[in-house]
Amino acid sequence: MKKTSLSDIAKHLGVSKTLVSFVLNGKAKEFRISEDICKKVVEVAKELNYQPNRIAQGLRTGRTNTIGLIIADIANQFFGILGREIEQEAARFGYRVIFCSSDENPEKSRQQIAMLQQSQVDGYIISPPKHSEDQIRALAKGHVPFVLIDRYFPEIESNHIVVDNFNAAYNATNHLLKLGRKRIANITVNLDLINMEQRTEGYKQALRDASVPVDDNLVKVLPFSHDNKDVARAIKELVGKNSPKKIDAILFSTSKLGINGIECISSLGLKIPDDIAIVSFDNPDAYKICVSPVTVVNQPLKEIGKIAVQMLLNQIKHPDAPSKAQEIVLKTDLIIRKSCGS
Amino acid sequence: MKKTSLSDIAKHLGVSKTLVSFVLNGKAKEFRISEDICKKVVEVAKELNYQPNRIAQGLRTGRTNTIGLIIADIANQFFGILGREIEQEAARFGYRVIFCSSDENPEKSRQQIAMLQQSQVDGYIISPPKHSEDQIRALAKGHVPFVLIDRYFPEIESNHIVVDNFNAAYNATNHLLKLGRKRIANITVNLDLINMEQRTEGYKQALRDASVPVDDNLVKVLPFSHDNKDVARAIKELVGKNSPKKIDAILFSTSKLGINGIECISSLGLKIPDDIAIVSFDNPDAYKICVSPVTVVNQPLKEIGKIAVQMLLNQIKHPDAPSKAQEIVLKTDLIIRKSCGS
DNA sequence: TATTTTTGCTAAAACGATTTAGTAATTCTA
DNA sequence: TAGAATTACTAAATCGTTTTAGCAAAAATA
Repeated sequence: MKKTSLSDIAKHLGVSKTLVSFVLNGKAKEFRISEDICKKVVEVAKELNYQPNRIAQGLRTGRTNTIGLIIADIANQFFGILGREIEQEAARFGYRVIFCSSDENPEKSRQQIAMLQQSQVDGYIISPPKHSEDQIRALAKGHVPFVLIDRYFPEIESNHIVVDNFNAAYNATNHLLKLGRKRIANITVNLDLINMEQRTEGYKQALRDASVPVDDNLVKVLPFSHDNKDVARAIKELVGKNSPKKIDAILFSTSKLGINGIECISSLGLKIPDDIAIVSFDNPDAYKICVSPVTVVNQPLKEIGKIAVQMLLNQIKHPDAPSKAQEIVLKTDLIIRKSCGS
Repeated sequence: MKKTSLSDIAKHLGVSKTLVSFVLNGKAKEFRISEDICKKVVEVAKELNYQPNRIAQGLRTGRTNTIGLIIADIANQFFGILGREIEQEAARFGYRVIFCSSDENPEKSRQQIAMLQQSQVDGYIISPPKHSEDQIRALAKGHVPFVLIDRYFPEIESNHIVVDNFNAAYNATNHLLKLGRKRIANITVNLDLINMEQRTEGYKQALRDASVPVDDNLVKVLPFSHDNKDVARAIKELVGKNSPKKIDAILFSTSKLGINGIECISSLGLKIPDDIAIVSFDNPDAYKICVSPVTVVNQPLKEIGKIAVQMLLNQIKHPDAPSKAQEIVLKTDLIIRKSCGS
């Protein structure tokens, strides 16, 4: 069962494939094709179950209606929800999306960008890992449409859409302070990325503004590929009996950290929020049903995904628009549950 | 900055593009291209940063090195992990993957298959929603390479890879019985899909084998797009004070149900496992840190993903192999945590 | 030395669409 | 009624590859 092509329809009717192409692309009036031929073409196309070959189309037009998405890990619920939103919004406009998980590894992301480039994607949505500056710069230089999400590089002009991480962390920390917590730790991840940096900055500023001394020993920076044990070690250091720096609250900068952290805290026999109050970035299901449901910094993932696609398609549609880079910063909201007491 | 093509390299060296193509595809020896020309071609290709146009390649060869993935929802951690594994394994063999979330909606899945077909994907990995039998049959009839995962249609011969849902549910239920639970409910989802059916069958068989009467009132079947409220209603019916059918355990057939269910049970002031024991299919993060960590039926997602890709690529590589359909059934394991007491 | 074989390469068709430039036949205008 | 304009269409080039068929020169064989 060979697939039907334009020529098949053309032969079937004894007309040229030019005509068939015109009709099926809605250019019948523009090229004044007669009504009845039009109808016949449409009929035969249906009859033969014609499906346009997007590959051929892409070769000829240079546009594939495909976008490339590079995120850290689609198995992480944060990126899962984001990816879902992007897929959905893209589909609304007739775009497909190729998913790539970079694991925050710049070498992987380099290969993925190359692969996507070869696939002639029309544009990219990227959550760039650290040390991928040159890759992003290359895209910018090549005038390739792209949008960064979740983070960006301040030194590179780019379209991006992020949340106000500084204020998010500031408010979260403030929430803890208002509830009387004084020894607040921050467990974060060593991404050298602006978003993580800003979270820790916001945390510190909140402490300063409340005249609580900032103690760098209370900021634990883990490597990106951390597991249970790394988190457990950090927490033990923070709560160790012989530790002079005993803490009463933790701000987790990611939910991966938080989930591992809570597991560890429970296994140490500590109670949330009585012994330790918790606030975390991101809002996975886990936090809703956990021992003490977790107060979180919730990010507007739906919006991020939607806007990212729209910004990208806009660039694709208008390749040589004046184009001052758009930098969109969205607000987060603090969802208060039980993990901080009251 | 125009992209470099084969012809550019050819012109640069004053040779034919045929030659360049041969060299860059490793067919130099086969077509006895001289050593030094070979070297020069490779050099110039690097110098001009040649990136093969996979679209043109795909048009000519009929193979795009792309696979289409249709799952229920990439934001669901179950499919997130599965998708990740599939992406990774596909990449190992030079394949990209286009992700589609069907929401268990056959109309969506129909459109997605059409879209993927137009994109000339080399094969499909599909978790087919109910009422998509005709779509799958069409693929089979067209000799299109595809593999079904998570479910299949018994009446359609297909390559598929699933878990032994019957035994998984049987063992899970048995676990509850052994711990002395007698009034065990099953909350499941109305997918009319074999996997869900088999779970409920396994549950019933375990009861029968233990001489515990099967009470159909204890099986709650929810619509696919259920939310908190639907689950809450089901649970209230099961535990209502005036209910003669008061229960002491629940087997959740999906984690989406389970997460909502646990939220509801907690809000009713019931204790897990004292009042109600819980076992659930799937193993999301949420279950690890929840009030009472949940005993689960864990599926070998890594294996499912890997095997699915390998089976698919095998079909793609050998389009006219004798091909008796392969039906792979994997074992699950029961991870025992605290939600059933001891 | 004449023929065959090998070596090293190229021309051109093909994949399936889009799009430009054109052409006959008809209708309109002056 | 001659020329212009309109109508309804088509031929052919093109996108960037792959691949088949073939060709000239050199080397090997008889």
